[in-house]
Amino acid sequence: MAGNASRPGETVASRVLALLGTFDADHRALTLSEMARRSDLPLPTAHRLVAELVGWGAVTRQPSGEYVVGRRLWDLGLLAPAQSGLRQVASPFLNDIYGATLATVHLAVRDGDQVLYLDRVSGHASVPVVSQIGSRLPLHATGVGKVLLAYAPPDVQLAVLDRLTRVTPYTISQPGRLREELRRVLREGYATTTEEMSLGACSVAVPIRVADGSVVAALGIVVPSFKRDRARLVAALRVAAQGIGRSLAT
Amino acid sequence: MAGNASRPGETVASRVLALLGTFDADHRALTLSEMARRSDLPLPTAHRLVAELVGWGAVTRQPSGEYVVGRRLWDLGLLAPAQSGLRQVASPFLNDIYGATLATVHLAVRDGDQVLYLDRVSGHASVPVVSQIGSRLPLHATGVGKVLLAYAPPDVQLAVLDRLTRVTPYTISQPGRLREELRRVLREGYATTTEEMSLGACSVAVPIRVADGSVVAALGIVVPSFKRDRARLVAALRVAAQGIGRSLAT
DNA sequence: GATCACGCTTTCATCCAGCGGAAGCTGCGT
DNA sequence: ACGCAGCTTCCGCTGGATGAAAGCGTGATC
Repeated sequence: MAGNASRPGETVASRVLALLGTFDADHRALTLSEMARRSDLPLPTAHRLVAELVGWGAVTRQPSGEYVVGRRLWDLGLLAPAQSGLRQVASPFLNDIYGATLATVHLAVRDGDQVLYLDRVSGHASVPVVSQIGSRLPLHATGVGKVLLAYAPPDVQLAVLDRLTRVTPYTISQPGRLREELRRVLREGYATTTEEMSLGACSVAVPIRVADGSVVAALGIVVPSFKRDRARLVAALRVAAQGIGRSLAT
Repeated sequence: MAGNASRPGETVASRVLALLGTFDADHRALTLSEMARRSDLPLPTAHRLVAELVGWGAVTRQPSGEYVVGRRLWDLGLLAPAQSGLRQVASPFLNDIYGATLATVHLAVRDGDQVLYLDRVSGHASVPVVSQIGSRLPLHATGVGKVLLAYAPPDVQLAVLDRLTRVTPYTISQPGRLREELRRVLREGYATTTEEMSLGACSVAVPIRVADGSVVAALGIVVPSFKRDRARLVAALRVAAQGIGRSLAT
């Protein structure tokens, strides 16, 4: 590397990206020193590169002196087609369901061995939930997660079944019971949870399929309890999921 | 710059950013050659840098061979506090309004001399609108835009009044009339449009204020016509805007 | 099936842009 | 006034970045 004392295997590009990678959900605002420490770069180097990022708009400096992710990266992120494309066609359907039920509605995909929430519609009348857009949760403890897990390749299923974390007393933590549950999901075409992720919250979820039948995402709803209208919720979700799948075919 | 024949004023970091900048709303998927051409970089250089971006997850290569913005940038973008923070606290309020009206609800901020839409809630029963999350529209032709313009600094107002583009036959294109309209917005505390952005769509919008009274965003709703309940819409928007403002104070 | 066209990938000699230790600066708490 | 922590600037050294050129793969055209 250029310079008088640098480490091998690091390119300028990788350093720029390392600096961007210092931001995460728990570190939305960082000082220069923190960014340098977290990216393991000398402070002057970090200073120079961050200045370029600021110039471009990738990061912004707040009045306090801390750096945060900038508007330009927000713009760029919206262009990610896997996320935004799906979100865009699904959004009206989610809102339709929300408008009819006033319950929290989720759109999620599988990201490795976790659920990644792409969209959430939730009002003040809805049950409070932990999920946020962009957040990840375990596959086995949520409605959308169970759906995505049921249709996931066997190696992913095995990896997940191997270590089932317990979130609430009702979380399924025995591999046998979860395996059985997944078979039920495949047979019935929908998944349910009962306070397995957070107490007081139950959920129903269905798969979203594209033309060739493959499952690309899941659509779920969170309610205080199933009352007696679980069938109605499943039906509403199925109609929406079909609509989304058809819109994606284009 | 290192190398045997390069241009001044270009750093490696700026080239990486230039490559990311080749993506925009009209170019979500690009081939390597297109990225090189649009960023004005030699093809081998683009190739090397894009490979690093792919390795990090900033861009993804599709089966077709085209490059698209990757999931990691989508994640990063969600961390932008100015956008996501506001969105997060406002989202339940938007959904409340949507649930009550089933009309399109908008959350927007001013970005230079344009409206930047941060969030939109819209179902199939809503009036079709052109705005999308992340899209920008002229300030003078939309409800939220008029609000943001009315509370914008004088130099921005002058710049906008200078060149008023006409979008529909009903778009206000005379500086005098717009100036009068803005005075009315400040006096009444809300803005309206009547088919000024798209035919068949009317809108109402109110400012969102934080504790010190400054306007940080606008909240708007799009309806087929005002019918006779404009006052009710304004009242609902005001309640939500106050709620959002109070939540932001923390 | 040979040729052409186009776009992607790899190579490699050159050399200057990036490097980071050191020093200076700024603001703040004591 | 002093110390401290974090930010910013300086500057001589050097090895990583550069891009022309050549190689490759694929699909269209003759």
